[in-house]
Amino acid sequence: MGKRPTIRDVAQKAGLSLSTVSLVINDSGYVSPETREKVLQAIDELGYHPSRAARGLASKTSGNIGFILSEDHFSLAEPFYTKIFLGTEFEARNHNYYILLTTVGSRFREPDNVPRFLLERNVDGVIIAGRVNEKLIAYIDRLGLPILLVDYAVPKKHYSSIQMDNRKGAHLAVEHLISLGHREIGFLGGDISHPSIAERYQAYKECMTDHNLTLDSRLIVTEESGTAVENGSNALRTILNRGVRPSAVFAANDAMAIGCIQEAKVHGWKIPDDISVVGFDDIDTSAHIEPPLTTIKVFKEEMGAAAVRTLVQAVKAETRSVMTVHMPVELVVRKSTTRYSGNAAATTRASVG
Amino acid sequence: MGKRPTIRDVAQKAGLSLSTVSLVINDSGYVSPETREKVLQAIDELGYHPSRAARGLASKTSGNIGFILSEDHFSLAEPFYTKIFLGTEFEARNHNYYILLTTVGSRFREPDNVPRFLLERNVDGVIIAGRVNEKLIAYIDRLGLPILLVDYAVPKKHYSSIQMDNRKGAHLAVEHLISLGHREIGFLGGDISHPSIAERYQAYKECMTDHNLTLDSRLIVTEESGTAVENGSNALRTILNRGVRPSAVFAANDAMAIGCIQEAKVHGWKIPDDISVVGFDDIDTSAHIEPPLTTIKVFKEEMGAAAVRTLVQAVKAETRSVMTVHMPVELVVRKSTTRYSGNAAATTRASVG
DNA sequence: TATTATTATCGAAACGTTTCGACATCCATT
DNA sequence: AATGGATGTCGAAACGTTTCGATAATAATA
Repeated sequence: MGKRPTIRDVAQKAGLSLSTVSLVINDSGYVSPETREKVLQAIDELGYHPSRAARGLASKTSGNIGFILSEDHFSLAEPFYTKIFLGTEFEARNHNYYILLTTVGSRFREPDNVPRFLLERNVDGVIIAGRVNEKLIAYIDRLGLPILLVDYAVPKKHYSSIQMDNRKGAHLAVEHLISLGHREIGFLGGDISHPSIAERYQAYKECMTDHNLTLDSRLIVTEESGTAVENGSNALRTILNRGVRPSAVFAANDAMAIGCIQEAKVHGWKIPDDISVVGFDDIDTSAHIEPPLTTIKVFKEEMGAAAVRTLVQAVKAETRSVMTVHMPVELVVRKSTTRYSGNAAATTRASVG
Repeated sequence: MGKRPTIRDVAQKAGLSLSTVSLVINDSGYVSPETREKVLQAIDELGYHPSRAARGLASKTSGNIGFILSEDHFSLAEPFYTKIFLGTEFEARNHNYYILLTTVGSRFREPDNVPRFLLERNVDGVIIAGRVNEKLIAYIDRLGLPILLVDYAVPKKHYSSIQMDNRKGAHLAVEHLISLGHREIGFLGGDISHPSIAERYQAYKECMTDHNLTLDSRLIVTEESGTAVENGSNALRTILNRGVRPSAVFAANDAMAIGCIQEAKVHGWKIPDDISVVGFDDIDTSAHIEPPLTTIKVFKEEMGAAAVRTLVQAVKAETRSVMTVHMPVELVVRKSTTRYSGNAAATTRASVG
């Protein structure tokens, strides 16, 4: 445990000044090839590595990226944002950054609800996943830190963001059902105030009318308070209580789709024969439930990785430009959807009323 | 964006020296109640918060905990260690630490394979999950950093660790099968060189002989190279190729149990009627596969949380004592196991040969 | 009463970098 | 021959804390 070498030791060994060594380390400024070589050699021989703390103090830079998630999104069970987070962890490695995670409540008051890494100036930029209090975002903005939103957008303000293609995804989902012959297609929305859910809802409506299908409001549920499994169950029950019965439903996310399937099973229905269900997100369990869920695949880890790449770019750049990245989505057809068969639906429908 | 206040501003405002303010902030040393109050007030009025970097430089402390994971364990698909990691992230918040994640390969050579946070003195302690190269562990030890192992143990060396109760779990699993009347119980081991898997294997053998059941080596597979889904499929195939057929198997983890079930389905078997399967870990998907898997539940997030608690204790303590925490496990009975029925097994057995 | 502990505060020296301005050299331009 | 822009190196001043030893006052002990 002999003391570790400092930049001073390197300078001495190379017969140069501190500043020159620093220039080599950060390769900034002018350094002749021979000098650089001498420094590199000294560094190598001493096994020198700069101290993060000293560096941070002098350069006002931390080498960290903050990741902010709302508490409700970060139940450990929530697989969606967790995947995004893990995606950032991976990509951060490639850029020599570390990720500092924090969760925040829906309320925001200074300074109690300010993430510690902001107060301590311990991050060079911030990734925000999902919806968080706008005042917090504004606060970070005022700090002059680059901000990157993932799966969220602040109305009337422009921040860089990674978005998934919600419209495309919803179109793929609904058109898949239509191509299977379905016409009475329900929509299970959950918390429609979230921008992503709202986009999916819009696209669903567009897609229906584009195909000359009537929008039956009785088949649409947007008043659920959340987008969890139980909201999916509730939503299907709501529709049935209205005395109608879709032959297929598009759920705003997989969790709700799963809830919907559970509820359908309670009624003794066979899936997909009695009702086709398509979700959105493609979370892990979706592939393993019975029947495996047809859904829109979202590249969650990729979104996290893209977030880091984009943010790092912003951190390093002198100019603060706004960029939006749209991640593609894919339709994954599994076993929860099938061709519309008027008969089956009709018979079962009879047994419902 | 006026400059943020420093400790100097606080001292000035309170009419005290820097050092006194520092004493208050860290509440160390002697400070009179009135002085403390004055400082606190000044801090509040200025909205002061100490800078992590400056603090780190002066105190040789980072406020971070390193989390090291072997690369093979950290495919994003690997749900087990991922959960442990997320558990640490949560608990770290409660102790005002941040987690710095890194993955390492199986080889270790200085300095190329030394995690960056170690070189940069950017962590106050290290959590190591699963098996990593022993030389790396020794290296960290030499650095004088507290180490905490999760689900791993270095032979002949003592490090603090969080262990799950592998023996108990295996006993619960095997006794469950025995209580259902099974006698020809196979074991799918995978990579037996991992301490946890080895323990489960030992306990399986003990449990069998304790109940006067013969250990049939043809029903035991320990030569698979890994513990992934495909290893489970392979293992069952291996057993069948030996011309025998267990009525139940205990797989060393859920991934292999799932592979085993998949393979059984390929043979047209019904589960649990034609073969009972019990796993270990209780990963998320286990509850959702068909049939839902009977398994040993491991409290993964809790292990991560315990790891942080224990490590933080070690970081703060002056003495370096070794502690081992054993996390309990639970048997979760779902649908992949059922009572032994000699008939069913016999008939199907006939159709195999 | 003299001596020693305890309590309270302070000044100054680290901690290990980056960065800015100064200076010197060299080469190309006028 | 004088001027000026690149190029290369350096010294010194930050950056914002903690911590150590010194000093002083007060309380406890002999």
